Amino acid sequence: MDTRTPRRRVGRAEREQQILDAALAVFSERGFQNASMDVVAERVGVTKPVLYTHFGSKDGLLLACISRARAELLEVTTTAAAAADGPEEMLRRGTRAFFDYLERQEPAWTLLYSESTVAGEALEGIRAQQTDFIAALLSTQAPDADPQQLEGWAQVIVGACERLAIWRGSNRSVTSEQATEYLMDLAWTGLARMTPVSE
Amino acid sequence: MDTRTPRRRVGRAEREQQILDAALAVFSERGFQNASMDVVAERVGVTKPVLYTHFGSKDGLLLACISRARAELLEVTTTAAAAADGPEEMLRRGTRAFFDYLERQEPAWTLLYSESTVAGEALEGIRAQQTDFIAALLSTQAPDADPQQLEGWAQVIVGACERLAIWRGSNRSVTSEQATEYLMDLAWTGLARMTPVSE
DNA sequence: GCGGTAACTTACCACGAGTAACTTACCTGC
DNA sequence: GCAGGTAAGTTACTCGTGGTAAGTTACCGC
Repeated sequence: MDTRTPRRRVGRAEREQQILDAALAVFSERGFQNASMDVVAERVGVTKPVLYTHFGSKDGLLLACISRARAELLEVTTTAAAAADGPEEMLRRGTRAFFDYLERQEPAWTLLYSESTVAGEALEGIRAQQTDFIAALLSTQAPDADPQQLEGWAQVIVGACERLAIWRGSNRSVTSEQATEYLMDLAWTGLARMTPVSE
Repeated sequence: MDTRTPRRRVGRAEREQQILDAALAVFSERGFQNASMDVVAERVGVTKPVLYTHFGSKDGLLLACISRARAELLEVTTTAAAAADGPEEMLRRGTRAFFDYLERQEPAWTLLYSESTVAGEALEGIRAQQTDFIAALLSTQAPDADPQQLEGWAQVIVGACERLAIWRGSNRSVTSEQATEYLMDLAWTGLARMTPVSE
């Protein structure tokens, strides 16, 4: 039984798991920047240098937390996609598995995706501007869509544009015209029209 | 001429612009977290407390930088869209204006979008996993698409999923099934099939 | 010239990341 | 069962940086 606090001297692997669990909790509660190493250490029941002997730095600790989640996410989505036949169902099931996984593992994905920084919050404001504008635009194209659907579509477009912009930042050979057409290919035309193997 | 350093006592509005320019440069060069207020102050040619009397905090200074860019971005995209008739052309021109603006104002968008944090870098690794996987999936659907096009499409889907996930985080009434379908609506079916006003 | 005020500086605090040097629990061989 | 080596852990610090209090000085109106 572990009713007694096991006091000192815990094995290396076990301590590492304890630390990762505590770090994930603390980081997702307070945000990475606002979380101090001392708080993580305190929650584990050790002192700060212990964290450093195991993970080297605050960044190293964060990376270790992320690595666990990363492997799981890839596994979950690929298996889901593999269980389907045909690209449409593969895309659908993989996407669905992605959302379901994030829902189950909320602390981890909060850590990853929702920036608790000021820049992140400011970005959310910009995105709200964009989604409002695009949802309004889309309502002229699909007048019978309900508001949530329109907003969902707008989120898709905004997310896609943002990602394409970052991609262009590290891949200068992509012109802004090409990026625009890639967006239009999917959002407007749809993959279903893309000379499929069979339809 | 400004060959002589204008030494002390600059007007309030003028100083604020100087500070914003310097801050934007320093933040985008070194990343927000790695940039110190002293460095920004030094580049302006004043001392740190001056920054605080003008902008209150490091976060406040960042917000002020972002606000300038935000207004411009909205203006540029809405005017571009307004110059077109019909939702398809509006979407295309607005998107194009978005990419072009980011290209012109590189330091600002680098600041905004490319996280220079460790979490950001780790995320890029995860995204690379996802885009590789999705590009492979898409190549079965569109065998005659070139590799860059496939990757562009994959970026669109990954960005869309990420954004939908964050949206769900602040909007719990959206089920994972609905999110999946919003993605499929655009990526697979395409807006063109959405009972348009005319085609 | 002569205040008065806004711009600016010096000199500091607080707090958190990271580290060096020391201490102690546990296991191992005899 | 006891010496002693080693891994686990602690204390007590440094250093960098965000933020501030209190003092100083240039400029403007009179």
